[in-house]
Amino acid sequence: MRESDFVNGFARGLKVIEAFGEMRPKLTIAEAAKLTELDRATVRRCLLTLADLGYADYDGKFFALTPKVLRLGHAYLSATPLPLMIQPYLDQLSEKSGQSASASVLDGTEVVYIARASQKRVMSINLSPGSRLPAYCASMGRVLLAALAETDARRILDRSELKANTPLTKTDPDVLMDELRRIRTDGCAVIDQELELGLCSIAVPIENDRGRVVAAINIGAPAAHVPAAEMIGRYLSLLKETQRALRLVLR
Amino acid sequence: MRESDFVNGFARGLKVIEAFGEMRPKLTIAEAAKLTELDRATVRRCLLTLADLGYADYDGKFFALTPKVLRLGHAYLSATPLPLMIQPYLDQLSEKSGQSASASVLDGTEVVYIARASQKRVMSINLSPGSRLPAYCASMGRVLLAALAETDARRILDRSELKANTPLTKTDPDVLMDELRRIRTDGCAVIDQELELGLCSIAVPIENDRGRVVAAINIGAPAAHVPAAEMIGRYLSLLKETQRALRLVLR
DNA sequence: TGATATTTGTTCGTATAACGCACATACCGA
DNA sequence: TCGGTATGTGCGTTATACGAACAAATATCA
Repeated sequence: MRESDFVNGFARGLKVIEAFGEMRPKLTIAEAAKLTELDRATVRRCLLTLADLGYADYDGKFFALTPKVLRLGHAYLSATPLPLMIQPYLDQLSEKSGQSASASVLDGTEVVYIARASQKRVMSINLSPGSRLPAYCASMGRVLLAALAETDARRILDRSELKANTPLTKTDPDVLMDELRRIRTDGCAVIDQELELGLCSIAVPIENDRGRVVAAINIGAPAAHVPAAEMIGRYLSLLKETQRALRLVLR
Repeated sequence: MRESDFVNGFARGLKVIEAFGEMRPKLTIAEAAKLTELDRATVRRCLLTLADLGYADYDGKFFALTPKVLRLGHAYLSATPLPLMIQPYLDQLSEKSGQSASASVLDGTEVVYIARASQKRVMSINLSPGSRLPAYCASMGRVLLAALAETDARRILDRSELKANTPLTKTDPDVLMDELRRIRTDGCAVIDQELELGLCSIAVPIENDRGRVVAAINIGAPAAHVPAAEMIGRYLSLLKETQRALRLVLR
């Protein structure tokens, strides 16, 4: 692409939007400028533009995003049939298993939740469409990485910040690559408290009718209820069933 | 705001993103140009910028948004504590009522879902955070409109496309304004199949500790299971209970 | 089928608008 | 009162949007 086909003003503006989030509901111009590493004047123009378009509120000091920005993300969710197609299957899965079920796709080194059927519990996991988790230590992430060519998967692992969220987290790239090979053989990935202590999950890939992996689905359960060793026995057949059903309806 | 404080390139780019959605997963440059009413050359630069930043894919003909755009909407969801605070209460509400529970805020003439606890049913309603419904015919929309000054509410109704989704939909602005006054008195809004045949719902406003209405929550039920006349008797006390609990925790 | 419209994608020169620096002003806590 | 920090503004430089023109693909019709 020629450099002249790039609209800097647009790219900068998107960066400004992403500066929000992560418990940063309100930003001043200077704060946003620091976070985005853009010039204050530029950030100010972008924020005022957002405010003028109704994507942000401005009280003279702080800027805060408005619900209108959800339209941007929703443009993807509603434009992509995948989340809507998968949702009813997740609902079934959640009901039959009595646990939370989710679907996600890979975006860089992270998995992005595109649909979710959560279980009503006292302990509820705070994940919703749009939530992100590092791929290397999430069950769906492992499955999605395993679906890639070895070199591509390795490249993503090398780009990832492989930190040990718990004492059980696998952080050695070579160990992880071995794990991916095992997943390709078994057709499923099991995570035993690698992301968070007390949380286990099992995931399988979702293929469309041409056999291309388009997403992953998983079932998550508290380790106190379901030990990792039992995840396969309890849930794999349910997941495989859903996998087969979806392969027939996804084009 | 001075005109020079507006970044056209950014505003146009956002418009291009919003051109997707509504079952338009892939757009050509010309299609996007028509939808946005922008010059083809401008749209092309915006789309190439999106592709370059990873927000879109380009196969030489069609552009499609990638999951990365969810980060934009998620910036709002994760930056605003409201959805996360409300979620567990919705889960409880859904469990106790055996029906779907949702929370939303007003954005222009529409309500935007910010959290949801859906019931696993054969008939599942396809709404998720980011989904939008016209305010005038949704229970949460009525409640949120009722919380505004009369003139503001009226202005929004006048801007709304008041169409009859079903034979039961109220479309007369004056009738709707009367309804809003009734809602202010009763403290809740009941919708009897005004949005979709077979769907009833009841909503109450959610106030923070200073008494400002910051959102609305509702319970939706199939009319076949729960006639509209029974909605109040069955669910109002549950909703009021949640309303009281949230008023204490929302700042 | 071949010829002709019509639509779509791309390139290019130029008027114009955004950028970022520097300075001026306002705000806040010590 | 005085630094330190944040916001607002003017201006020269630089980059972008515009519109037209061209090329390529697609549709229309004899």
